[in-house]
Amino acid sequence: MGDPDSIFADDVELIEDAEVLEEDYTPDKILCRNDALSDFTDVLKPIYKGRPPQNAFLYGDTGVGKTAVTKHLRNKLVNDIEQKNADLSADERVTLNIIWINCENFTTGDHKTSSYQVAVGIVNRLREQGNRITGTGYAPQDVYDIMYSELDALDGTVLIILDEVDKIGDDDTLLYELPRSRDMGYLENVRVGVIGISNDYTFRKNLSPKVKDSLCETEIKFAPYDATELTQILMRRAELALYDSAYSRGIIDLASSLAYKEASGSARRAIRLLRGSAEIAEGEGAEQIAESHVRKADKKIEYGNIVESIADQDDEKLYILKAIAHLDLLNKTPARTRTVHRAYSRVVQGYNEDGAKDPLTQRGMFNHLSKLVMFGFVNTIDRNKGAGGGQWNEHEFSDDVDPAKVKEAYEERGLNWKSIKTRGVDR
DNA sequence: GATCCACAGGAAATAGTGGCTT
DNA sequence: AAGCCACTATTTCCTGTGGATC
Repeated sequence: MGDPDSIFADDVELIEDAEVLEEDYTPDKILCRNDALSDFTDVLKPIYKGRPPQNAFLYGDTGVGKTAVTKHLRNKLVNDIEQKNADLSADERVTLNIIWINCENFTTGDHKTSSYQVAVGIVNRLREQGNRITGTGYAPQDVYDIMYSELDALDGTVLIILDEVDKIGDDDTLLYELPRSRDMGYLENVRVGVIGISNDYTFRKNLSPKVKDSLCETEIKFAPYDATELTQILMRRAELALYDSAYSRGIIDLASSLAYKEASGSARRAIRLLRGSAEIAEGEGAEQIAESHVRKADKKIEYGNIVESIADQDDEKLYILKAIAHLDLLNKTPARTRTVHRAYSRVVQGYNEDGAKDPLTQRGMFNHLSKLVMFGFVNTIDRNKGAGGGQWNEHEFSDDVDPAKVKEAYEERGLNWKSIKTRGVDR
């Protein structure tokens, strides 16, 4: 197979069609989501018939098919309308515009997305390149006005899909306005339907009643997949993506049950696991994926997830983690808060030699440290030696975290891993 | 059972930020 | 540009805590 001298070529190839295992692959057949599919179809049906669209709110944990189902039905809907239009005269045709916005992409800095930013996003989606508007500088009402005039320039039905709507934050102006824009007289020519997708259950609760009324006209709930369903999904993907000889029922079952247990029924995780297993097996030159490959892939994914969630933390917390990593390597953990604070101060000074930023006080650092404990990165142990020593906390990495992972997280964030001076840290 | 250590962690004060209005 | 308001991050201050020790 291929050039024997190549360092990239594997001896065997198990993956026949890698695309099927990609994150954004949309299966042509959605499995195990019949309830959601039929509910959702009912929501979209009016569009097909050229009637006013409905609004809907989809919610469920990550990796349980919200986006997949939506994409699938979107494609179907567009296709079916094309078919239908072919048989109709020009004035009977149904026009449908779909705007898919992932609200997460409109975060300014590390701040939340706002209704405002999403409105800007909608405008820019409709405008040609070069005619885009900037994300700042307009009065909010102006932006909404621009948005409405752009929308109204379209024809027929506009379906606005807001993926990850929870990222929009507390300001739900847009969610309030869009669904009722026509009633309020902002739009003349088009009918707007809004589909909100969210994996944050609390988001729905916190919406103002007005928004809940209109946006959550129909709610479609996505439950986590159970192990059997995951098996079905994986079997299907494996059939499409892998050579027949590359996998067995056993490893599919294993992958399903691992994903079910550790990722609370996320198909995304299960598929990622299958793909990882195949890649590891290929790398080892195995003819078939074995249990050990699946377990290795699982470890690797878990590892990657932890590194990623460490890298997501803000600077202060990363400094603290580095400080603990340092103490850990010196076998000085668990360490009391003041020890951690000294190490932390040195870390901060190391990264801000120009004095651009002073370390936080112990009290200030302690707040971040508590968050790290809450997130499960750090364990805190209570100590109390009474009158002979008093009461204090000691901190160490939890089982999930170790210095190597923190270091990797630093690399992922593009921070270099400076060594810190030992002097004075240990007393 | 009173004492007392050494800190945890609550509360208020303060500084800093960003958007909006005038 | 300046003032205002809301909100967040951090510091300062201080009281409360639990159990070993006497």
